Amino acid sequence: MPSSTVEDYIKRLYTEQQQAPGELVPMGRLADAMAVVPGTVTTMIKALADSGLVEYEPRAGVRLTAGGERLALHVLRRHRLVELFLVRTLGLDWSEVHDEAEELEHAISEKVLDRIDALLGHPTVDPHGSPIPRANGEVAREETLTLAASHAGRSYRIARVADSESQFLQYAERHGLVPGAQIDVENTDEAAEAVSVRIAGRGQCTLGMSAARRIFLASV
Amino acid sequence: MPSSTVEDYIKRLYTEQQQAPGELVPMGRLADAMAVVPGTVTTMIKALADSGLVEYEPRAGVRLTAGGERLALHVLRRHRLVELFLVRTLGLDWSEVHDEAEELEHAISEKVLDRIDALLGHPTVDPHGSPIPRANGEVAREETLTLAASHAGRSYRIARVADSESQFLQYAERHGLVPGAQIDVENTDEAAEAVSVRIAGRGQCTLGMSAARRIFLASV
DNA sequence: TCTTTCTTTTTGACACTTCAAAATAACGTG
DNA sequence: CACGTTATTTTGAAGTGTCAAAAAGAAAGA
Ligand SMILES: [Mn+2]
Ligand SMILES: [Mn+2]
Ligand SMILES: [Mn+2]
Ligand SMILES: [Mn+2]
Repeated sequence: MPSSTVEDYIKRLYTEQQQAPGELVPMGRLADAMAVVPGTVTTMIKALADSGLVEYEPRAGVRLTAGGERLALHVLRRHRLVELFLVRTLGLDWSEVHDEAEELEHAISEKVLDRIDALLGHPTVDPHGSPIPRANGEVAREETLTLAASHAGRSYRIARVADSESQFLQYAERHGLVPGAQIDVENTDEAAEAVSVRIAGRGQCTLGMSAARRIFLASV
Repeated sequence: MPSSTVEDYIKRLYTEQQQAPGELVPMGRLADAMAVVPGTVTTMIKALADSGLVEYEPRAGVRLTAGGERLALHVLRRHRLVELFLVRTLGLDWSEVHDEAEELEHAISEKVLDRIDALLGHPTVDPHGSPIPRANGEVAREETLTLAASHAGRSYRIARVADSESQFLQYAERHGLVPGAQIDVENTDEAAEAVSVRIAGRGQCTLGMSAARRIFLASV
């Protein structure tokens, strides 16, 4: 069975790959994402290539094989179901469940996972709006763009909020920047690196670009 | 933070120590209990002694320090609360929760543990009848003897059933050999290595001595 | 007491995951 | 195209947890 370290590398590779579909993920990017030095990634990726989870092209980058993608989706399913379980059943805040799930995702058996899935009524999205992969590996894909790349004057629905910054999630919740919320982008100020939005039924607020990159929007 | 390996050694040391209170646990016994070779235990125990969790007397054995016992009780609390949670909230069978808890006990944060504790109404015993240590380290202790050491003709209450043999737990449940059950010991046949019991409201059954050692009885 | 047996410790090795620092390859700019 | 910059790989080392096999110590019999 894959170690939790391997599961985390594979999962991260999957999400990095989503950012630029089809392309190889450069080693340095994965190193940043995993918070290790580049040499560590080289070592790890060679091992993952030997076990058939990734295709490695030296000095170019790495991508998941079909088997690697299957594993990534299984881990992601565990992670996201656990997050939703922690919010719904144990009443934790959406800002604190990511770190918990990062550990629990490696300790949960298939049996327990199935029970959680049933208890929650076979949910399709986690508390941050990310789709929960099905047991058979299917995932709902939705066209999204980040708030940072949105167009002033248009309306959107918040599809998903990046889940790894606890502080930001607390801020987002206070302002109603949650999945499902309708927003109007009032103006994006390139020079000031800021975006102003009006949130339906709530107030108005202005975010810096780096925060705006954490909010993912779908049309209408 | 202690690794899960360390937590398992400390927990095991605690339960071995309960078997013969006050005495040192010999290295070989711990090696058997942890299913590793004796040399591995020597190495590990030296490291644990360096970190102040155990007192090690070379060629004599090992015992927990106060700090080690505190850690053991914390791990045991996590283990047993998780077991009860899996049975009560997720509906798993008592015969399958031990192995699950053996992993989950290392992945659960204090916060999640507290929520589980509250959800279950601050329970005091796990599904197998073992006491759940309180967060402050208190544990209910009860005088018990094993069914193997019981006296023919007397009546007892089942206090606890050893939880690590799934097969046996399924058998025990089928026959009503569960914590709280009243039993009469009909006769213990030394030669045949067998004990016959009558279970209140259920039938009668005969167990071999090694099985009888897995059932713990309290008076009346 | 001497010898055999059992337990424990030591030694050397390996798998895994990581880092720091040096070496190398590729890239882009002039 | 040469040069400097940046990305990647290599090398050597460390920490953790494990095993196999040899060595040492303690216990038990003869
Ligand atoms: Mn998450
Ligand atoms: Mn993780
Ligand atoms: Mn148990
Ligand atoms: Mn464990």
